[in-house]
Amino acid sequence: MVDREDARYPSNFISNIMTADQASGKHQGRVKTRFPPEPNGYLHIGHAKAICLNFGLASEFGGTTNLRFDDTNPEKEDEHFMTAMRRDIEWLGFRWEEEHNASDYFEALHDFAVQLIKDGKAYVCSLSAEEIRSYRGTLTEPGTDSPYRSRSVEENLDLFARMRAGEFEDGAHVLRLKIDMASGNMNLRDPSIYRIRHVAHHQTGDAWCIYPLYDYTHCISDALERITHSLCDTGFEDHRPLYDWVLDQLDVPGNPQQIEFSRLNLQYTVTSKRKLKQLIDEKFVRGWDDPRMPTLAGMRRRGYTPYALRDFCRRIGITKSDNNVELALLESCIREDLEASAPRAMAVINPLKVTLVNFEKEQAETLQVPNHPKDPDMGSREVPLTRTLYIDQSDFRLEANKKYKRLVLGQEVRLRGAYVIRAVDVRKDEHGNIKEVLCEYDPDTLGVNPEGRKVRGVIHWVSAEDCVSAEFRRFEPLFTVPFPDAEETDYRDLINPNSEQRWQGFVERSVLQQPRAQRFQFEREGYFIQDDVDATTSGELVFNEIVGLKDSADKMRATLESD
RNA sequence: UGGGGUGUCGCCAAGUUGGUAAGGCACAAGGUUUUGAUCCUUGCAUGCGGGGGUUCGAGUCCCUCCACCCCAGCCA
Repeated sequence: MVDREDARYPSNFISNIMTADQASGKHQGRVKTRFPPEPNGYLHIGHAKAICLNFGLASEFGGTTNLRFDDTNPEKEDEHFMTAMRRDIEWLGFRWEEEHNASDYFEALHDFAVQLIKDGKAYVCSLSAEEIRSYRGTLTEPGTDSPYRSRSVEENLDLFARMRAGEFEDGAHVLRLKIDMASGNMNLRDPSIYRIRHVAHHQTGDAWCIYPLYDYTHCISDALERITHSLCDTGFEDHRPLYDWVLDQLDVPGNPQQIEFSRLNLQYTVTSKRKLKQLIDEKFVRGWDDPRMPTLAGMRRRGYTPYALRDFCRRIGITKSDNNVELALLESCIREDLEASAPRAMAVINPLKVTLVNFEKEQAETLQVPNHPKDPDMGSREVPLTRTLYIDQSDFRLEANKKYKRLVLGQEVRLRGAYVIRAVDVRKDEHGNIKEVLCEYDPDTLGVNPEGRKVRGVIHWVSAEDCVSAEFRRFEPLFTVPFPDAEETDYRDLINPNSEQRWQGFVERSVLQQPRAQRFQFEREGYFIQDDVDATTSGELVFNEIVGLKDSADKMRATLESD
């Protein structure tokens, strides 16, 4: 792959804030961000937007970024996801300054909670979950103070200590902040900040049986790490007053600012962890790294490049408005990268046998074919030409109008990198299906166009006598509608049954001389990469189509059918 | 009269103190081409959710209306 330097983010409202902050000397001119995933699933394209933003902007402003696993809910989390996330972030091309877990702060968080209790700003509430809900009121009606809201500091301290000591059952008590049960902002109606959970934590083992909640943990973690700009999605907009409230009560270093931007919505895909997991559990796909998944692991296996993904994240921009990005933009990014960096090769995905009747059996010729049409530095390769070949079935017709630029019975076409051939006859099977095309080649047309004749076009091919058989997997979106989440129908009923298509064909032998991870453009077909899982087990080559060539041929076919 | 947000071309999105609507994707039309790819050229918002107002001048200021999104986890 060509090594390219990333462009800067176009100006956006967050970079504008950072510019202004540095100008005014806020945070002493520092910029420090963090990427805080919860280790309960795999990172996906939506996370890529946040990763690129956090790491990209920090770097542009001379700052750094921390990786922080937001692991305050041991019931849903697992160390395995941390490993996968580190790998995905590194693959995307980013390096974090410090790695932390929110659980690293459990002791500090506990001490801050004790301080809040002493200050009369937190209390132990013994209402049940259902009771708390009903006391909370509704969106339009204020809540009611919990009967435990006026417990004494001493009693709260004692109860909280016993909560930590494991004296109570799960759910018996919670620690709550004392803010305002009548607030229009539900988040300020005495939010819970600690709950009792007698479960082991993947990092702290059984050291704790009380675990802090997100709103309380996140702002303090940010402050402890001296984060300056804490970026999150717009779903947390009305949590900001709580974020600020907590920090205002405590004597913590730094004063991080939470800034919200809208999450990515990509057409034809879902990104909720619940749904992605369901797709796997219910066998719609083969795993987190299935090439059709919008996970970074899936896109990596599919062959997407880190550069293309970063470019995509930059091109979609950063705002607070709802968006629905078209797949075409993502595809444009990957094509642009691969157009320049992928060596060309030929592969026949849906083979049709061709025999060059005037090509002697022992004549086998070795042609020298450039690896890139406009980059001589990519060199050339040897491609064998023999009496029998394969071309794609869609590249031959018994008859066709002049718009069809491929092989037609009785007419000429050029074999890419080789000679001009003329179809003189066909052989059919008992069902009348064409199983072989007999052609004559013109020995005077290697590297030169014939005199006085106009050849229809150029088609790709592969020697039938010297090639490698391979499976080709082509993909369509996982869903049949652009907004699977917005439909009335369950999204699982909107799954595209043709999301993966497998073809048995042939590829030129030269690909075997390239690294396993080499991305190719199979001319006139698309960009492909070897699947890094299946090929090794079956012994046969398996190629995943990364993205097809931009194809005005689709529309061409339509016009051809019409006349 | 719950709170918080957002509305600029089909999609994404620039638009600092009001000065006369960037760019990308998509699309269309030409040109080049031994990939119907790439590349090159050109086109694509008298208009900035609607309606008022202020102003010499408003996407940018004021008023008002409309639409859409988020919030009632002891999830994050």
